[in-house]
Amino acid sequence: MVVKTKLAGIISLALEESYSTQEIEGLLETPKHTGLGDLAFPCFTLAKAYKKSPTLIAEELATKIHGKFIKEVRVENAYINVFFNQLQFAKEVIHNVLVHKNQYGGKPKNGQMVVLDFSSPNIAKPFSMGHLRSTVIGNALANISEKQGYEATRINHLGDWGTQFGKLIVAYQLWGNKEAIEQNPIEELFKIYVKFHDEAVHNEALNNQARLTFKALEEGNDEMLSLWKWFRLASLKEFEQIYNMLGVSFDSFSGEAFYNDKMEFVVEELTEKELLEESDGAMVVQLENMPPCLITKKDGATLYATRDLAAALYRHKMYQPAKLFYIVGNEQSLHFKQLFAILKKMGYAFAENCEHIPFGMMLKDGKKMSTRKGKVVLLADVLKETIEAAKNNIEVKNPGLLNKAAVANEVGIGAVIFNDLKNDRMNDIEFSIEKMVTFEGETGPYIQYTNARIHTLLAKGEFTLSDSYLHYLDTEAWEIIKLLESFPNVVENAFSQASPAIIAKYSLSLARSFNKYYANTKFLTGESLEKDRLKVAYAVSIVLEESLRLLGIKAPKEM
RNA sequence: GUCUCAGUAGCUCAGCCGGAUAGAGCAUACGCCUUCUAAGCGUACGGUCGGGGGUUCGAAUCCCUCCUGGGACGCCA
Repeated sequence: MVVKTKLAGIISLALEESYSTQEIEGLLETPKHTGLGDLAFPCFTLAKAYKKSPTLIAEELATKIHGKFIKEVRVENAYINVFFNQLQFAKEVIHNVLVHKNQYGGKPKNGQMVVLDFSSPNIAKPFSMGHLRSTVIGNALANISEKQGYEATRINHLGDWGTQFGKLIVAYQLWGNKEAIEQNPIEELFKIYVKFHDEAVHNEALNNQARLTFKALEEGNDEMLSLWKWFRLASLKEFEQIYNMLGVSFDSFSGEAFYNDKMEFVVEELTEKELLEESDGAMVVQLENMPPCLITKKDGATLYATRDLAAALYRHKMYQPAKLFYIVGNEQSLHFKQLFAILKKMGYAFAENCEHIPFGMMLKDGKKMSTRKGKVVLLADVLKETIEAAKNNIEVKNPGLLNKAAVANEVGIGAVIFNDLKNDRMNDIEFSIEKMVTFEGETGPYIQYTNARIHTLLAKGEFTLSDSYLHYLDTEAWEIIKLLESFPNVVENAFSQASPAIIAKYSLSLARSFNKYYANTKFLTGESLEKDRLKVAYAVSIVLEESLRLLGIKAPKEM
């Protein structure tokens, strides 16, 4: 906040610059209660240097604090509490928001690139609730990066290669039904895949056959390859439906198969740089303060880490990103620590730009949701349910609404996304459909509803933006102004901490703060004040919509 | 065993780069729609900030230690 710097400057000057503006700014804090002012300066730190009681310092210093934007300075114990001139301050903030509209809170393009690796589901496996987290966190971080001036490249690192395809092809040859798969690719493929596992338990020959089949696939056997291509395409088509619903898109779907022919160079390079060591027949890289990382198996086949090394090198060459984010569950923290450490050992400075963005698990009954039969909760099913719940709500609360189906989609899906993003990403989330169909309290629909009501107000008040300056401000709206002012800072924090939750929490405070104001204030009075009140409301809606957009959530104008 | 994440109100969580009476939502109870969408607003109830040490004028926040739970730890990804 600019005002904070200004105040710090004034205090620094009053102290004859024995403390720099920057130092003072670091000490300034926002009081916990509004009654204590808008900014506070605690004098404890000065007490030592000046060998005086902090209270005395506060009293002396307070007399020297003046400024156009300062309405009042009060001393409370060792605190100097500063109250702003609210209208003056609000005028600047509202003007800023109304002029920049959805650009407010953003930064100009910086010419740098952020590459984000997220979502990454496995081909021929259901898109479960477990995949939701990476998808929505990654998408939000991409949006936030763009808001911060970066160009974002969204990569879906598909799980489209590996021994499971040997199993899948064998299963298809044994029990596959072409028509059924074309109708319902993932469900059918997954069904025969599960069947394969069940059978393989007491039939070791199946596993051998799968191994041979995968080998044939790797060697480019036409029949195998065309089956693989078919499975991949059919799955991808189904994933696309989900991504469309979530409003997520990607710049690349280059997954594991894509790096298949790029791994031998990694192994060569590691060998050249003398980083590989033999251990029990496998090749590993020894690392400091962590377990060694396996690069090739006994039989010479490559592994997860090898593939990710190849991917990192490729992405670096291809995109030259300023940052490379991996939005992957926290159970893979060690893997990424090892990955980055190896890159560093290989002499790549860009290892510093790589960052694992971990997140907690989606739990069911306190346990990890397994992909095994029966226990999977399909994202599509959950979305269907929340959309249905939204539809029911509309029928009860706003039966005259025009485009019910579209709005129900936006609300139902928004509820699911918000439910995921509102908590710190490191927390585990207990899956609860009941919670997701609840649209009251700290939920996505709450924010959407607040925004929709503002649009009704603006429409009924026939609001048009003639000039962007405020001439009047209700004292009840003061909290709103301060929140609006902090938005650019909030976005910045969300980016630097890679935390969409910061935006989500912020949007809740802003909506709550507006609802409080709305409940106690009559807007459409026909008085001259009406226009100023609507300006504030409009500004709130701009920032709410932009917050939702960053999170990947739609903002219907009516609901 | 080693590493890592977490432990704050009955439940779900903010706050954690140290500061003034620890904040929300849900649940419970009671209020508020002849007037802008009640998917809202208000009031009440609710806390040894996992335990114990330490650093500091000041600790939910930093350090140490212990307890509890999750996860990872060589041939899956």
